[in-house]
Amino acid sequence: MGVTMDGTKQQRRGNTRQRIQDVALALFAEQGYEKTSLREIAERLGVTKAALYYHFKSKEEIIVSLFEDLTRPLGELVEWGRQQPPTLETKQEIIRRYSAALAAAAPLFRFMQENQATVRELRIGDTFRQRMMGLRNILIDPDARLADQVRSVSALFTLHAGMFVLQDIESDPEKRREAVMEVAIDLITQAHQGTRDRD
Amino acid sequence: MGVTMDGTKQQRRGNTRQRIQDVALALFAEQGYEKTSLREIAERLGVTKAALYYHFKSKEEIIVSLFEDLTRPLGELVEWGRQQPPTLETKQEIIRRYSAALAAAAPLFRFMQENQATVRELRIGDTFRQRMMGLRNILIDPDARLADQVRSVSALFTLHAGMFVLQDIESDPEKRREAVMEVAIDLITQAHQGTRDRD
Amino acid sequence: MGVTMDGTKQQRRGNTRQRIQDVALALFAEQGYEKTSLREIAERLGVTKAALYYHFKSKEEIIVSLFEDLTRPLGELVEWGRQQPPTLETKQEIIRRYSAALAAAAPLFRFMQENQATVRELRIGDTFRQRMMGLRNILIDPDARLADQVRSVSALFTLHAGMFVLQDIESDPEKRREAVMEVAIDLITQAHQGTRDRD
Amino acid sequence: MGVTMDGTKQQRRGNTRQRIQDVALALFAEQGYEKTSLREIAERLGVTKAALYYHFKSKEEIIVSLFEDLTRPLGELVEWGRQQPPTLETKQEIIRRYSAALAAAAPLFRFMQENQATVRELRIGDTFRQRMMGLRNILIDPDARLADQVRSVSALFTLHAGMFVLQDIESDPEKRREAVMEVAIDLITQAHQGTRDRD
DNA sequence: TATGAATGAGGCTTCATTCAT
DNA sequence: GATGAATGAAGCCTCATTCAT
Repeated sequence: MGVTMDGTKQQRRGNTRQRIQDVALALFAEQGYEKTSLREIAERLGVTKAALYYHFKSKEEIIVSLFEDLTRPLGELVEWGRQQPPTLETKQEIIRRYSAALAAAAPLFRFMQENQATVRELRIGDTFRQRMMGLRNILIDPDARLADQVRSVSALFTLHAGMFVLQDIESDPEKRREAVMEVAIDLITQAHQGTRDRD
Repeated sequence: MGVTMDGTKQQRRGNTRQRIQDVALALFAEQGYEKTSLREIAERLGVTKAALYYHFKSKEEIIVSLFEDLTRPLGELVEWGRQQPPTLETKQEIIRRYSAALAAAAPLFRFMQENQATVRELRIGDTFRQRMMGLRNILIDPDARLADQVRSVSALFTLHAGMFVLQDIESDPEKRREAVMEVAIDLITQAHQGTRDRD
Repeated sequence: MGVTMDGTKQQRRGNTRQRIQDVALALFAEQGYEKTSLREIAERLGVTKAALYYHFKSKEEIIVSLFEDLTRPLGELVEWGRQQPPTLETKQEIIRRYSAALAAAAPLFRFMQENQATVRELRIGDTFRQRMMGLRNILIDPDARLADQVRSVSALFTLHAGMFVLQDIESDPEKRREAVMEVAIDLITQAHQGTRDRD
Repeated sequence: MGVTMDGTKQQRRGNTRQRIQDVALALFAEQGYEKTSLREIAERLGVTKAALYYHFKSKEEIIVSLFEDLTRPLGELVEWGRQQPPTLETKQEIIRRYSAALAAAAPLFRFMQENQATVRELRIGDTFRQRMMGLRNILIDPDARLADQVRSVSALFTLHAGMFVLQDIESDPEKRREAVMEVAIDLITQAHQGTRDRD
């Protein structure tokens, strides 16, 4: 990511657009969208602000492009989930895949988590929310007890917590991931079982 | 100017400071801290920007004051928790009280949840994080299995989710609160039991 | 206009708004609207750009305010004209008063004449055009021969020409004004007579 | 890119230069010179900005070239006029020919009329002004009464008015042209007669 | 208790132009 | 005959802040 391949003075081939995205995401995630200025991004890249505008029409377009690129797996996951039978196995698999997607696009998710106020006003907000709700609808049985519905959502939230606030509880990321998965799977299972029990 | 003609609209009895805080919190929660300008706050109040500076030394001080006022219950909760024995009952009571604190200062918590990037850079960030960690340390048994530690944190997160993302799952706030509590209490209980089981 | 009353260091009382308008009009007339930057205006006044924004919401508002202030006499003229009987005397009086209005707001009219492309896109454009058409409708008899209608419009245009392109034909402004008036009055009279003749 | 697939849309036979001029003139006339950007011109043509620079050294050169191409007839008219005797017939013929020139290069004249502020700063300004003054000098008898000199100039202005502001008075362009010509010829004749009368 | 007037820094964006390919 | 990539200058505007009154 953003790593120079030959180590020399940053080859400016066709990769500037990519480099802008990388740097922007890093800064957005670190400081927030509004506090990150285009000047900062440009300076970090050793380019002029105007160069950014050759590649993106506006500041918002930078973040939208990031979002579109990095969020696709989530869309595909929803798509996939919709076509599966609503079994416990499916739900567990969704949790697993979602966790993987989260890990793969960690900086973006961190950004979205920490800048919800911003995201809400950007036109991305809606798309993202829709996808999350798609996911939720697959996990949740609308006839289930309310508490079990909460459990399903909680499973997702637990994964998020695992990415962003549990770093000081256990430093080994692998162990952390395992523990988090255990809880999430447990929650989704209880939610599913609860539903069954009533039958 | 400033003269009360009818006594209706102007209750300014020296409560301007309070009114500033109210309006500011509403706007911060709605649009985020950076996107809310002092001009906006002043306009909403029918005052001049300069007036804000009579009551607060800076923009940051406004939010810090809000934070200090609204977050005190959380501090007291931690204080209280520290003096209790680490029983299951204590933990459950903490969950209950935290939920109440959350409800009482909903806009502020919403703000903090949605503007983490900002909060992190403000000097409040630390205080808040410390309190949250205080809470966590009371709930968590450091010798517990990692998954059980995750469960404890998850309980807190579930309460948050209950405030902010479960509104479309069930519109009756009272039912929602009950269901959320059930899950959170359940999680904390499992976490505690898991710990005991190993003994 | 913009003249300091006491000669000392520009007294900054409540006249800054006025001074901005003066300087802006001068520059707009001299260089055109687009080529005049706010920086230039501010520098000429010994103020910051930001100060301009304390008095006007945008660059466009500066010109709109100028337009509104300076164009009022024209509106009143149209109003007056509408209430007079459509006699030759009325029309001649309109020509005379229009000429006076032109002289009184010469820089603005010069600006509008030389920046029509700009004016068209500003929201002022319409108002101005409407007033000019109001004037024309008073001068023109819709049943008159086309050539006589043209004469009426030509009378107005002659007045404009008198202000802006005849300066090198005769340097004494008073004589110039007289000659221009003679031709304009002559044109409007012919137009009126032509109409009568057909009766 | 640039490959003609069907031969329809692309007649690029080295006529790009011409196409640039056409588009530029259209845009300059519509929006003004300063408000028209090279990006806009390029986009409208389906070319890159850089392509414009292959054909013209600068933005100014585009307009200068337009001016030079389209204004030549005016130069020739002045040339021709200078060699004629200063009779009434000559003057009338000049009015006629000028009207024709105006019609032939309407967009350019419209542009010049509506962007005088810009034109003045471009180096074209002088040339154009000189030509107009040449024309005027042919029409005007320096010994004539001032009012008659004004009449001569007014005749030219009437032609301009005919092109640009009389469109709503009479929609049939042919009738309009006739009426305008009548008035202009009339004015120039009066101017000439006035001069003679004094003899 | 507040306002009116202003500032300095910095934000996003657009422009004409250049140059290697 | 034209493009892709970039630059430097400048534009308009907004913000938090100050201070005399």
